Amino acid sequence: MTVDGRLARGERTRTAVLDAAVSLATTSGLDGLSLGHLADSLGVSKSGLFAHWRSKEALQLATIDRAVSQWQERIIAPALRAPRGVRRIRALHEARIDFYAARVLPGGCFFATTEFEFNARPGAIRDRLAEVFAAWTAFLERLVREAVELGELPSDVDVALLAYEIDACGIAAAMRSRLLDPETTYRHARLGVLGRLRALCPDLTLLPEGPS
Amino acid sequence: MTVDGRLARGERTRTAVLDAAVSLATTSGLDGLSLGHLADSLGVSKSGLFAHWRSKEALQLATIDRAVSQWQERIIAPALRAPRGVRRIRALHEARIDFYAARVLPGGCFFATTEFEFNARPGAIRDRLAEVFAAWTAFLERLVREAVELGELPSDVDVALLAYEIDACGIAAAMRSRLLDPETTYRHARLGVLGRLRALCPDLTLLPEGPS
DNA sequence: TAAAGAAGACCGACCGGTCGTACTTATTTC
DNA sequence: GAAATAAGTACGACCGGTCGGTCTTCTTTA
Repeated sequence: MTVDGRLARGERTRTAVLDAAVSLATTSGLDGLSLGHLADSLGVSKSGLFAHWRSKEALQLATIDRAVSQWQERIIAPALRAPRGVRRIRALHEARIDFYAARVLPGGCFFATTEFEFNARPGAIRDRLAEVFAAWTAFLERLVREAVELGELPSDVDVALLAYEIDACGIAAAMRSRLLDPETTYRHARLGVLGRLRALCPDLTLLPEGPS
Repeated sequence: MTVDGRLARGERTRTAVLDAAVSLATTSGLDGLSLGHLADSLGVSKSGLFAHWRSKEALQLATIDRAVSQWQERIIAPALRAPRGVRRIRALHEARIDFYAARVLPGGCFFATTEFEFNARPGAIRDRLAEVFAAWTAFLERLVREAVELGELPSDVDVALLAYEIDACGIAAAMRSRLLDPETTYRHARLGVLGRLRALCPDLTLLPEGPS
């Protein structure tokens, strides 16, 4: 964005390219992503992509950043509208499962797909993914810690462990929903976190059962 | 195997190829796996591979089956030596985390990597992976059901949900351990399942804390 | 008319796959 | 028992196609 709010030259184009790249990468992988196919899907020429990014790797890194923006808009922002504490934790998880269930991306989850693709391949992409994952984990743990500080969760709860368990339910949902029955998977993912929170939270009125 | 126990002609070779393919696929992906690199890593010629498998896809399917065999030998068989019930469930999960922690495969988990790679790509490979995943889920649920029937878990426990939560802890470990701190990840994965079982099992002597 | 950007031909590298050929091994035949 | 046969295995050379990336050309627009 420029200071007056208009899009910088070509920024609209870049965003459109990156949105398509995020979507395609969930099925073909970020590395299997073909620049020719990407250009064709947008009706532009392949060489034109190199006017915006100097190499495929530069485009891949920009694609990760774009996926982060989408994640913040679609999952984090809605959750932050819920009140702090266990309700916000649940809202975050529900928004995540809703995102998977809405089939926004054909491959389900950009980060899960990409992180498994690159977790054993040293390089700039892996490093960037590790940063993103670390930030996501820290955010989850912050939400859990806030719930503890509000007294909605016991003070002796293992913050990092609970955050791990919540994230695990989401990761598993991303994987299973494309190979096994999706509805059952989403139900398990939602009930897993809800049950975990209800087992720990003294005030069950904060966590009604059924659809959130 | 032939009737007298000797390996059939070339079966040793095939197994060696598939073992290398399983390992390489955890870093490059099952699709990104290059037959040229695979052949080079074994000191054989690429064209020789086509004497054993008619196409790359046939080799990929055989690679999946080989990974299943490894999984049965390394994770399922040891767990079946533990007594039925919650101890067997825990033993299975511990064997899985041990397998990841031992860095047997450079990419951590063949199935997690491959399932995320193919979960949005219709075809024979995706179908085979779905079968394997369904069988694994059924096995996990069977172990949970056995624990219920033995009275080690309450009769009103949601078998499928508990199996989901256990598997989720394992899946998340495979992903996080290559991007975040491995030791912390493995500890969370182990404690997550242990805590889940201890919260449900009336007889805590079956589930001692600390290293199993 | 000058500057800019997109288009598309083109490059070397690598991909999966084929082919003809030579070597190895087990079975058959004399 | 030796020779001949047949099948299985491995090899290097090579094919068409696709990849990421470059470069020249052409169109557009101010």
